[in-house]
Amino acid sequence: MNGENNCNEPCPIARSLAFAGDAWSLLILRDAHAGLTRFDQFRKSLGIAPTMLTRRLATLTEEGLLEKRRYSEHPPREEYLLTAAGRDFLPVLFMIGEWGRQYRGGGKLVRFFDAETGTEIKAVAVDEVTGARIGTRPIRIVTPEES
Amino acid sequence: MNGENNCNEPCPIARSLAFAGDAWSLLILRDAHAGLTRFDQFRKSLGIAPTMLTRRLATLTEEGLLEKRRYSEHPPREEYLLTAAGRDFLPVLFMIGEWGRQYRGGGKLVRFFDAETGTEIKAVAVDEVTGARIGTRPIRIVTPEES
DNA sequence: GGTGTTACTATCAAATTGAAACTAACGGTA
DNA sequence: TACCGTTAGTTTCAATTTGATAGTAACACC
Repeated sequence: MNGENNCNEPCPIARSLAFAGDAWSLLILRDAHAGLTRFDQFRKSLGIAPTMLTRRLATLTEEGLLEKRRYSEHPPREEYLLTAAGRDFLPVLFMIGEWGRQYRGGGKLVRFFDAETGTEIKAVAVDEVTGARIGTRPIRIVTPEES
Repeated sequence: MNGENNCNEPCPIARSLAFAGDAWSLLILRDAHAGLTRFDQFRKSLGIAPTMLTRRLATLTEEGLLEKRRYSEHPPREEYLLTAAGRDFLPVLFMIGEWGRQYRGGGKLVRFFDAETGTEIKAVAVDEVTGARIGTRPIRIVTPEES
């Protein structure tokens, strides 16, 4: 598509898609949330070609979702850690997962539990103001005037 | 990537990405939620090449997020409507939008309001069981045993 | 008969992706 | 010293996908 272009659009969804509109990036973020940090961990987990992985990690780093940290000077080795922006992407991943569970749910599935209560997590999106679930009420879309 | 392959993976995120792991599909779904139904509406809204649009609409239809409906016999004309699965994708779009608003939020942005209360919608993902916001508590991931 | 609308398909160059092999910089072992 | 293994990539190149442009089919309207 066109990453730079999207960032000037008024739609916040389009802006996010400048980098997240590709499956590899989302899977890398998923694995990063699962605790992976290193090149070869991602490569083995995803079965991704190293060229792709190099590029995706670079993009995610440039976009501020991951940060590179040197964990060894000799030999020089880097690992990739989630930034605050990267961590805040978790709700998106969970909602994507919920949809997948509901509509592509056959067979064995990974499951997520609240480590404190032990209950299985069921992610839902709500409007923080009204408390209503997203999609249960009519929405009014307001587009900014052209300047 | 590889759509078919992902559908056998145990991760519900990976399964969703079999079709949603591409920016055009998500933007088409966004526009469908905004009320667009016809080929040329999508084409003009997105500036997408017709070849791409044909393919993406076909995939989304096959995957069960859109359905084709004939709205004119002479000449034969089809429109694309959201299915239940397509409508249930709205929370994903909202969470993507929230992230974009937070981290790519400069300049003019489209805004969403609750049509009943008139308040601006702020989408957050919560665990329906505990009520806690996703990302605020430790998570335990349980992978199914290999069969 | 001519123009406009809608929903495409055809063609083809350019960009992206994926697979495989290779490299650099070490550390450990024999 | 020679050799192997690990990690984080790069190089190369074929195959696929994409994007832009033009064309088509089936009408409606004037």
